[in-house]
Amino acid sequence: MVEPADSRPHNATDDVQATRQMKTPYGLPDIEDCATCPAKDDGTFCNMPETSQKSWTEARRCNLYPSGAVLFVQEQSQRDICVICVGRVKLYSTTPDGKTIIHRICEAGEVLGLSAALEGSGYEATAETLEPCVISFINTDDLRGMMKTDPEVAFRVARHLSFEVRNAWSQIQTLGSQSTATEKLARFLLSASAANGKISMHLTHKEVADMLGVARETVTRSLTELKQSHVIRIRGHVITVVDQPHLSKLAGT
Amino acid sequence: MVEPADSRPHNATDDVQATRQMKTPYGLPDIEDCATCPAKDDGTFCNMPETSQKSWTEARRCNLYPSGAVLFVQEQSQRDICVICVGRVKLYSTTPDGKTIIHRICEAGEVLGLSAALEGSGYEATAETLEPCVISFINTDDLRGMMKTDPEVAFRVARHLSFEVRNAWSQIQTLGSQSTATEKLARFLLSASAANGKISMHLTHKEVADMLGVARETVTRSLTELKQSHVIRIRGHVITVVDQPHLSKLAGT
DNA sequence: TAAATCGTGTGATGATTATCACATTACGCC
DNA sequence: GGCGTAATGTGATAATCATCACACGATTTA
Repeated sequence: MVEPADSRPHNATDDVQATRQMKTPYGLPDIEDCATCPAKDDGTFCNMPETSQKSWTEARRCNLYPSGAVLFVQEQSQRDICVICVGRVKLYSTTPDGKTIIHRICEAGEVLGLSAALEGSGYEATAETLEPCVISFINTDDLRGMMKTDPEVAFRVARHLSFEVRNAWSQIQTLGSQSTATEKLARFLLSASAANGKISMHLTHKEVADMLGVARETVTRSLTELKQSHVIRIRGHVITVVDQPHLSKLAGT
Repeated sequence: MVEPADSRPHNATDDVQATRQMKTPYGLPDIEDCATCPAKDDGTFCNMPETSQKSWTEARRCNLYPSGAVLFVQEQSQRDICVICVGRVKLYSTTPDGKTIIHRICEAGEVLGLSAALEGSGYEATAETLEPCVISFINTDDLRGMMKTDPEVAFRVARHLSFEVRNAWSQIQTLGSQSTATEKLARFLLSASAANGKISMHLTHKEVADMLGVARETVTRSLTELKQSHVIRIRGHVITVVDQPHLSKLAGT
C-alpha cells in the first residue's frame, strides 16, 4: 500500500514505478482538460453548461496516483473533494476493533467527500485507489462558493448525493436483512453482473466479504458452492452467471 | 395502521379520532405559516432568506396525519417531497420475504423523499408516522424548479442529503460490523441517549430490532441483560444509562 | 532459483442468535 | 372495569457462520 501526501499533487519522481515512464506515469492519460476526459459522458461534473464548466476548470487541480494510493483517511479534516477522472477507488472505514467495512467501489465520474464537504466535518471514510487513477481536486470552500452562486453546480451536487443515498440504502438492505451469506453473495453477483451475465471481478474475496459484512472464508465457500451447483462459472477474473433464474431465487428476489 | 390517500390532504371528517375535536385534529397545531412552526429553528427549509421563503410557502401544502399513517410506500412513483413540521416518521423497507428494515426515525424539520425526487425514481422506502404529525408537501417539479433558480434551496437540499448519507453510513457501520447483538444495542443506546443519559424510548423492541438487523427476542434479551448488569435502568418508556463507561466499552468504542 | 507474500481453498469447532412456542404483562378501547 | 390486542419476557433447539489453523498455488522480489 502506498501512502502519498494527503491530497497534494503526487510527485511522480518520488515513485519507483513512475521512473520507468516519466512521460505518462502508470500509463495514465494526462487530463488537462475535461474535453479529453474519458469519463466525460456520465460524470457528475461533466458536460456542464459553459459558464459552470469554466469556473469549474479553473478551480480544479489534477493528479495521478498508482494503485493502492490513499487519497484521504477517515476523520481526517476535509479540505478538498475528489473527482475520479480515471480508475476505481475503494471507500472503506475501519472500526476500533480492526474490522473493515467497504462502503462502495467508486467508478470514474464519481465524486468523493461531498457529504463531508457540506457538513463541514472530517472525511466519512478512507479512500484508496484500486488501480492507477487520475483524480481531480476541488477545494471545499471553492465548491461551496460555486454552489451558492451557480445553481447548476448545486443541483449536480445534490443529484450525486441522491445517488449516494440510494447506494447506501441498498447496502443497508443487504446488510440488515439478516439473510444468509449465500443470499447476500447472490445479490452482490446479480448487481455486479452485466447484461451478458459477465462480471469482471477485480476484488479479492476479502474485499467482497467486507462489502457484505461476512468473513472472507464464507465468501470463498459460498462462491465454490455456487460454482459446484453450476450457477456461476469462474475463469480467472471473470465470473459468468450461468443460471440466472437460480441465482435470482437464491437472492430472494 | 391507517392507510390514507397517498399524499393528498387528509380528510379529517373521515376519521374517527378527528370527530372528537374538529378544530385541531389529533391535538395538533394548524401550521399555516412557517413563522408559527415549532421546528422552525433547525429544519432544513426553515429560516430561509425572505425571497426563498416566499416561493417556498407558496408551493407547499400542509396536512395532518394520525399516528400510524402511511405517507408513501416504497417504489410508489414519486410526486411530492414531505417536510415533517411536527412529529416523528419511521422510514422502512420490506424485503420480498417479509423482513422489515428500518432505515431511520425522522424528526421534525427533516425532509422525506429527496433522493427519489432528484433521481426521478420511486420512493426509496415506506414512510409511516409514529405519532400524530403535521406534514408539508412540495411537488417534485416545483422543488426542482426552485433548485434550478434559487441556489439557496439547492444548497439546503444538498446539505440535507449529506446528512442522510452520514446517517446511512453510520447505520452501515453498525449493520456490517458483524458485531454481537449486545454491541449493536449498546451503540444504539449511546447514540440515542441525551447528555443526561436519558432516552425516551418511543420504539418497540421489534422496531429497534429492525433497525439493528437482529431478531426481536434478541433485543429483549440483550436489554434485560444490560438491565441486570446495572448498565441501564428502565422505567416505563424512559431508559437511563447508569454506567456509561461500561456501555461504551460494550459498544467497542 | 529461492524466498516471501498474497490470495485462495478447506476442515474442525464453538458461539451467537434466529426461530418456534408459549406465558405474561401492558394498554387502548368500549 | 373488563376485553382484546399489542408488546414483552423466557426456554429449548438447530442452523449459520466466525474463527482458528493450515495447505496450496500464483506472483513478485531478492
